[in-house]
Amino acid sequence: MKPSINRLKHLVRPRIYIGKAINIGPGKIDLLREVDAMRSISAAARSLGLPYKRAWLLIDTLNRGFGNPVIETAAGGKGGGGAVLTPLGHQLIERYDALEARINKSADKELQALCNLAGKTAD
Amino acid sequence: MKPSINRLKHLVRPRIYIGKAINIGPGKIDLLREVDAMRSISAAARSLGLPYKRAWLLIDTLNRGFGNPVIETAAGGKGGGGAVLTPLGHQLIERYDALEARINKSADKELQALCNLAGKTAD
DNA sequence: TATCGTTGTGCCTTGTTAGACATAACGCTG
DNA sequence: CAGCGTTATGTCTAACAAGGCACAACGATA
Repeated sequence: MKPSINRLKHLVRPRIYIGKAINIGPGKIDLLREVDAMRSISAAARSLGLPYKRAWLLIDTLNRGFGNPVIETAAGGKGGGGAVLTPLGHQLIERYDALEARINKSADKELQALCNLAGKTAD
Repeated sequence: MKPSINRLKHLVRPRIYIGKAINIGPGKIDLLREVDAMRSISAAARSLGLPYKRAWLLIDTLNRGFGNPVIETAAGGKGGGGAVLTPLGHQLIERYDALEARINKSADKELQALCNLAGKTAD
């Protein structure tokens, strides 16, 4: 089996609002990543434990938000069909990861201060 | 009149999860800020256009999450009563602002890239 | 051609959330 | 002491989101 997804945990998983049509958060990004690994929407949904319909809806939202498709799908054929990320989809993941990494790196100090205020450890 | 609230717009308004009892986002912070300016929960709620009950609930969630009160309230008395931020409340705002500023400053480049992907301007 | 596992939709039910409304307690003020 | 504007709380309902189920279309494969 493929190692699928294995990433380090971040404290901050940003949600970005662009205009009023697009909002990108950890859920959609994780889903894209899983689709990329599985080459299938339904397989990705199963893997993430969410219903196919919801997965499809999330992706459809992205497609319509950007005006261009984030994944390309095929119904029927080998294995019943499948889904592949478009270049836009790959770039989206890439950019989000870069943003997330930079945020977590630079925000670490203030984050710790916030946790101290709460008297708890973040998990 | 007091200048109330007048802050520069940030693209990223982070929501931080600390443990499982605390989650802090732009809504609660803005509310705290308004309570601080108005010295009243109900006035702050009116100003932000949300029902009193919701405002109170948000604050109560913070109070219980932190184990210590974020604001101090008084029912009855001059003007019917009022609410004042505790030192913890002030620190919370301060820390959140610092985090937000740092995030937005350091993430600007990736953010622009994301907006370019969308072919839109963030607003 | 029958089968299979996908994608893509629709419908209905349920669960959660948000809001409206009502009301009590409180303590200055006139 | 009556009035006022708060804080604080309960209840009820409407709106919305989530999930479940069903099913058609598709195209390689056997």
